Amino acid sequence: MTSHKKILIDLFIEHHDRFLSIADLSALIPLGVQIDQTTIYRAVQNLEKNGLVESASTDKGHTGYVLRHSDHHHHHLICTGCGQIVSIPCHPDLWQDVANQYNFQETHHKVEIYGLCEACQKIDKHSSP
Amino acid sequence: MTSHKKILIDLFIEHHDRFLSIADLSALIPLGVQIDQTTIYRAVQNLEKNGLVESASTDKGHTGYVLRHSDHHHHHLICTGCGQIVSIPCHPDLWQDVANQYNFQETHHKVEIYGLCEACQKIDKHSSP
DNA sequence: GTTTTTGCAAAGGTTTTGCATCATT
DNA sequence: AATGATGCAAAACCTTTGCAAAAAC
Repeated sequence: MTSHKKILIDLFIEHHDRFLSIADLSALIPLGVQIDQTTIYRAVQNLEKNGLVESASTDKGHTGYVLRHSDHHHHHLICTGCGQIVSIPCHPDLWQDVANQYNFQETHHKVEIYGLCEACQKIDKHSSP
Repeated sequence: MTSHKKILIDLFIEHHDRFLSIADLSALIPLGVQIDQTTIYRAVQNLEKNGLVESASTDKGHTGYVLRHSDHHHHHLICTGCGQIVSIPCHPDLWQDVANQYNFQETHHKVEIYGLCEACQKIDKHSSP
């Protein structure tokens, strides 16, 4: 465990409710500390390999990373207003059933739901004409 | 409609059951014909804009394109063995309900199911010890 | 003849790699 | 000393853009 890696983990903990891109991480590094972009890439790959963070491709195809809080497979609700993400449980049977209907044997799946969280719905209403 | 664009559309029709990347398209262009990579990018963007093809990010985060056969929103079953894709209907209520449980207002979602098609399951069994 | 498409070259952005240096054990 | 982490530079990739030539209408 190096100090740089610790800084990155702290960033993930602090922002455990959003996807952080490499650029995000780079921008969030505290003043006075310099971490090379290459180092961030390597550290994040390392964290992902060790299961501390998980990756997902965001709305526009960019890659984001977020702290893994659970060993259980789950999906994400992503607020397109504020970027907040909420983990939601997965119901594996559902996907297996769907796949079986087409004679497929399901191995894994990707599910992401985008929308507006409660707070952003209100903001949205206020800004509407 | 130009001859180059026609060639690309023909490729999409011929391989309507797989995701084609830009590189795939480039490789599939008939012998004797040369189409610049830039042209492929631009043509595919054009086809997507006009709703003839749709894009999706594959298993490993790469972008693939496939012919759009339906105006209805749907999802994909993707065989990790042979690459075959099968479109499956979407049940929008399901996602809205899930989102509502967390006080989210669903706007859109991404669902992709990976597995083995019937044929590849058999191959898989044969090759197993 | 006007508009659109094409190829080429170049640039932009993101991610990876090689290598020498530095830190940690 | 040995291993792993870091910074720097460069490369590899993928995608986009500018511009002049070619093709389509």
